[in-house]
Amino acid sequence: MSRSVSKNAGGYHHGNLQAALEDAALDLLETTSAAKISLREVARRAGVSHNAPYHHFGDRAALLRALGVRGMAALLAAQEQAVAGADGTVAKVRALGLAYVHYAATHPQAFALVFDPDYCAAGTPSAEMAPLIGRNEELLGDLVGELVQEPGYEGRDPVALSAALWSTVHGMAQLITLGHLPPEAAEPALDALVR
Amino acid sequence: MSRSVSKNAGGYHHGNLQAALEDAALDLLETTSAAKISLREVARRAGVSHNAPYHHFGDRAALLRALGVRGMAALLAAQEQAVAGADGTVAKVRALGLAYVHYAATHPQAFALVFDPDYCAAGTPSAEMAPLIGRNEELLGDLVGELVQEPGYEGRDPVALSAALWSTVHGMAQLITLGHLPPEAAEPALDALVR
DNA sequence: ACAAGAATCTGGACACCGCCCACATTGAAG
DNA sequence: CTTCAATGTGGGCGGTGTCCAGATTCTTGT
Repeated sequence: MSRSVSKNAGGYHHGNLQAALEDAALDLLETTSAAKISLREVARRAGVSHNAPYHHFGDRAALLRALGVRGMAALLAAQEQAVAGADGTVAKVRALGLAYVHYAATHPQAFALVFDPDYCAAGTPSAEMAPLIGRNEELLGDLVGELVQEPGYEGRDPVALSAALWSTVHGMAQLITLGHLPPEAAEPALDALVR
Repeated sequence: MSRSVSKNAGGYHHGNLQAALEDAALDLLETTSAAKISLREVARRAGVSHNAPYHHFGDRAALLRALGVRGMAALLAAQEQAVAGADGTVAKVRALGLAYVHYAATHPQAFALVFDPDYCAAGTPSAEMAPLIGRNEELLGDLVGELVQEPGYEGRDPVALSAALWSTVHGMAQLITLGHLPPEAAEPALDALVR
């Protein structure tokens, strides 16, 4: 199933090629790793010559980075939604972690792309990526700030706890998508940290 | 600096091309991600034609997988050495985790290759990789088995604890190599789990 | 309404890549 | 010493990313 944002009136000019290219690439990303996605194949899918993409993205990496921004936005949204739907600080933390892992498990290629040092996670984050990362750190930081005032967590260093939580959840996401951990291991493993 | 295993008498036949190719690729891996390493460049470095590698590796992925096996062996050895050098179960667990993170931080490309789903971490592990993974799981499993008998850890589910520890350590390794966490964050974050 | 210029798309080209082929050279086994 | 498998060579094919020149269309100022 292809996405619906793109439209092509059939003329010489596509009309919305930028979005169409991202959509086509996103479709490929559901079954193929970012490293194996070729610009020419994306162009073919969008029904356009192999050179058209260069008028919308500086190079192949730029297109992949744009997909990464979409992926990061979706990852952040999933966490925010999960947090909003949970009652109590501890429950919110658990919900955030499980949403993170669940997103990775259901969109493994997109998740990998967001943290791929060859594209999105190289050097300083892009202008669109940075605020998303900031909001995500804020979301977790605020939550942990509340957590260390809950009974059983008083006096814990919130910075270390944030790092530990992010690491655990990120590692679980990685190991589950690689098949090294079964998906059912996420919840009890998270409980070993937060319960 | 190039490695020393490879030798070339200058004749038509190289004499030890298999190792020389791995060495050349390993040198490249210190500065370049696995995805960007080309077989032709490796062959050039080894001073042979672009086709010689195919007599020793079925394809490009096979060479990368061989490097991955080397990397995994080094990662395992680092953990075993750290565990052997620590006194007490808790200290051993911490040492194992820090060694894991330290290996990733000092050999980021090799670490990434070991867990790259495009090469080493795809499908069922290779015949050479599987025993290394087994030994690593055994090392951690045994240690956690001891840990859950220590005061303060009685009654914890060792399986969940193993998964949590591996996840945390793996996530830290990943996030540190990506620059999302400073290397100094490893120790206090690990202490949030094991102390 | 229309000309001018900017934006967009096309095909061609180049260098590089992975991988296949046929052939050359060599070391080792009979 | 001959034969043969192992290992090396160069050539070639299809694919890729990216640059270039030129064609087409949208937009904007008058």
